[in-house]
Amino acid sequence: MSAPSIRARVRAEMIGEIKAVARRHLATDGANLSLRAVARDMGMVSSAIYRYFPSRDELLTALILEAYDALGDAVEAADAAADPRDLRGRWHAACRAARGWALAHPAEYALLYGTPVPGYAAPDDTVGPAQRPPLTLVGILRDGLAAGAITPPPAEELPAPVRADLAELAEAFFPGLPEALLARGMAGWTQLFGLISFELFGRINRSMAHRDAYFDHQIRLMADLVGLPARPQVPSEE
Amino acid sequence: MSAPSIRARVRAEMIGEIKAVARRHLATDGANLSLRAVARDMGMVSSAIYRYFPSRDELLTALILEAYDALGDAVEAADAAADPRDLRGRWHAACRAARGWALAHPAEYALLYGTPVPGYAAPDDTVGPAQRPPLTLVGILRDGLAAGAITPPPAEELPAPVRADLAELAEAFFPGLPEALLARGMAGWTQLFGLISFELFGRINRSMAHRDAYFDHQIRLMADLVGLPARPQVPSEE
DNA sequence: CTCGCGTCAAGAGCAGTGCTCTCGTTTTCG
DNA sequence: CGAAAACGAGAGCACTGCTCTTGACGCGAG
Repeated sequence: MSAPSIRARVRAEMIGEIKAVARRHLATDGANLSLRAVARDMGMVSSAIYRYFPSRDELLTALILEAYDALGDAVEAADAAADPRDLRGRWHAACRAARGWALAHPAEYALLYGTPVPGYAAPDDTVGPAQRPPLTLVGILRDGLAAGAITPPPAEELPAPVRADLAELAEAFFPGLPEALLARGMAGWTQLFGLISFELFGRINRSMAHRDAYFDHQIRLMADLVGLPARPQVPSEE
Repeated sequence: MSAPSIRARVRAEMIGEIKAVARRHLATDGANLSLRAVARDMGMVSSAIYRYFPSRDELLTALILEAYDALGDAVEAADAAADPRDLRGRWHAACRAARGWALAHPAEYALLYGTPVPGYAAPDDTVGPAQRPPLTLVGILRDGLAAGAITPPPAEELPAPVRADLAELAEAFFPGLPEALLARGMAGWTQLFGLISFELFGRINRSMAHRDAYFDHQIRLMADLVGLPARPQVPSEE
């Protein structure tokens, strides 16, 4: 006997279908998701949606959560698929995975990293999934440090208050990680986000024809900055 | 005799006041600007606004243009106020000016660099003002190169197609600038945008208490990456 | 000075939005 | 089996951008 009743199962299916239709609308119509349009597409009346989601914002939150997880999955999977000792390979794979997901799901990426919706406040359960991509990047640095392939930058380059903030952050996620290395990891994450956003929001399209290669080059620059060693084999690939 | 008639003058004043009220609404209510609310604030009826702006998007475009120019002014003025030979000083001043303007006008910054409005396509007359901040940053690099303070990175580090794109770009704005140096300037600009966006869109607030110092440090890292020489005097300031 | 053109603000109206409430119907569970 | 919960539909509210019409006003030409 299935513990969830028939009603609970059809309810779960409804929630899933609403999210699917909403995601489709998001992809075509942009960020201004219309509850009524979603309801229409499902042959329902708008008020019926409220049986499943208490408000439009809650629907958006559900989509945001799923998007964070999808992006996190993509980045972590790309990192895990690479040779663990090939730090640059992992770095590039993770960054490319993030860009690839963003290009494949531009509307959802905009939902995550675009302008915050005016009245909308991200609930606390989004912060965990949101941290997965940067944690993946910094994790590569931690592994490199543990393997002796990365020499940590001197902590003296950090102003004291920044160092304190970073120490607290490192304590929570990567105990023992040098603060200056964490700062560089965050620089890499910031750059990755900026690159993807520029490309997706159309600030680079006019001037750059070969965007894949441009992205790779910029990621390479950041890999240099964070101190990743050169790859043992030939660096050229696709 | 004033060439513009009384009617033309009051019309110009009306346009200015509408923009001012709209900017105020933008600052308080976020990106979803309501034409009717603006009209209400001016004691007018919504349809009257259409005498001055053919649509809401046109009003937004006007605000965007002004915002681009304000940001460009701030960045260029900060660069111009610094000692021309103090490359790092200019770099930091320009970056700080961009961040300062963004923090002072978050809604307008979001309008410029946030999610593009779904139906909205940026008209061509926005691309010029939009390029002023990055051109300022790259201009600092060009001056450093001319003064012999910056050694250009080897062009071989660039993939051929990227180099071609960058060469075309450099030809248009900084003839003779090495492509690899331009790429680093764009990296700096991307990082600056990413830093400001992260801070403004609330992705850094939870973990970073001293945001001014954090920003300065990250900007310093990028100044290292682009190859700016160390400052002659003591680097601490403020 | 006057007439007519062009500009202006106002109002009604249309189609759309998020959301609430009520009303029968259906399913679930004690 | 009957009470309770969940469900879909519909009406309605306040709001949005935008269009069209109407009447009043300024302004320059005759």
